Amino acid sequence: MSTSSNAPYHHGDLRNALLTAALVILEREGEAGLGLRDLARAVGVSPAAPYRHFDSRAGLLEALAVTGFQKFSADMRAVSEAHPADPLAAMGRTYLRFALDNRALFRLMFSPQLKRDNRPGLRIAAEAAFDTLRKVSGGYTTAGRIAALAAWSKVHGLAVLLLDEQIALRPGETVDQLIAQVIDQR
Amino acid sequence: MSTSSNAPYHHGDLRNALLTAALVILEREGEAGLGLRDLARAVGVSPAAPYRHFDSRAGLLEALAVTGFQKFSADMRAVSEAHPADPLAAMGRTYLRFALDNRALFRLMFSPQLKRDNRPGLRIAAEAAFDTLRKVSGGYTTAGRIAALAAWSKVHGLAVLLLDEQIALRPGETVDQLIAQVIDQR
DNA sequence: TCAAGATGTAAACAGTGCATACATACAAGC
DNA sequence: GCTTGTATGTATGCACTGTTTACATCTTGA
Repeated sequence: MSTSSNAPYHHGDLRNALLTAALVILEREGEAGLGLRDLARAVGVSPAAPYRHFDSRAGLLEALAVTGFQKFSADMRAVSEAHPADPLAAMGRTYLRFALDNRALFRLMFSPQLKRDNRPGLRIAAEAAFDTLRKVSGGYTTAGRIAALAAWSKVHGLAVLLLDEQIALRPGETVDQLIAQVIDQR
Repeated sequence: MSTSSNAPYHHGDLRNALLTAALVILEREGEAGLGLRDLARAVGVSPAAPYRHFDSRAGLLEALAVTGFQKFSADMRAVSEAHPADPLAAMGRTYLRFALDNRALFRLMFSPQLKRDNRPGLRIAAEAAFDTLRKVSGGYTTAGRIAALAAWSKVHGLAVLLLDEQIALRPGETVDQLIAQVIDQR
């Protein structure tokens, strides 16, 4: 008896099931709360099963971060093409929205532990994402580079401070209003 | 026989010994590499001894972060009084220097896990530090608040990006040169 | 002096990441 | 259509962690 039309392998495809379940746990419990045993239990497989698809816990986190960078990269490219006149402000808003919509994933993408054992896949995905960023913000002339770094710093810093809930909203103020104001501040 | 002039208790005073040893391990191995057993071994006590001074590993991390905020707060207050004319730029440089000189501690101070179980001591220390920041940057009028948030975001973002080694220096360029240029960018 | 309290120890428990040896089920070749 | 190879998942055990409990030891103050 087949439980569904396409259930090809033992599980179906684990790996994807693991990744999506891991994303849920990650956003709910934070990176420290994402254990391989809990993850395996959530998907309904044995504790050792994930090791058929990821060489270690770090490997799983890397795969998560890579998917994050791919989505981030796609978002940034799309918005830069949609606003060819002045891409910077639109990209800033998209940057912030991505961070707020994928809080734990965003933090994971910039996690220093993942950089420590520098895995090639992560490095490639990250550089690809930031290259589109640098290209659009004209960061190749000396003067443009500083301006680009300042803009990037402001956007990234606002993202981190908002994620860490270090910035208090005023009564009735929405996050997007605040973001727009800070980004437009020159 | 006394090993020193003042060796009052069993150990001397553990707690301080633990904190300073923890700081060393923290900066060398990162937060994940700071284990209670290693720490106890480094100081020469039993694995359970730290629990007489910190209720848990999180309690130890909190104490570390609190000392960080106190030093940070003192640095910021000092520099703001030394440069009463235009404190903003000087504070920005001090902010960056603190982050670069206390990399792992700075990250710990903003660690989301520590905020999660919101311990009162940490909350108080953090708010005290940021209050001096907000006061100086005139963040209480509506217009001034946005400008202050933008400046803070830029400085904090630059710090995080530098810590994560996401910004490449040009040949011969020093970090301080880069910092000064980005901060002066308006 | 001596009892009380603070400080450190020993041992054990639950939970983790991870490695090894084994079981199973699909896919392809005869 | 059966067998064989290989990808996938399991069972089990190891080393390590944070944490707790019961016990030992030292310091202090009445």
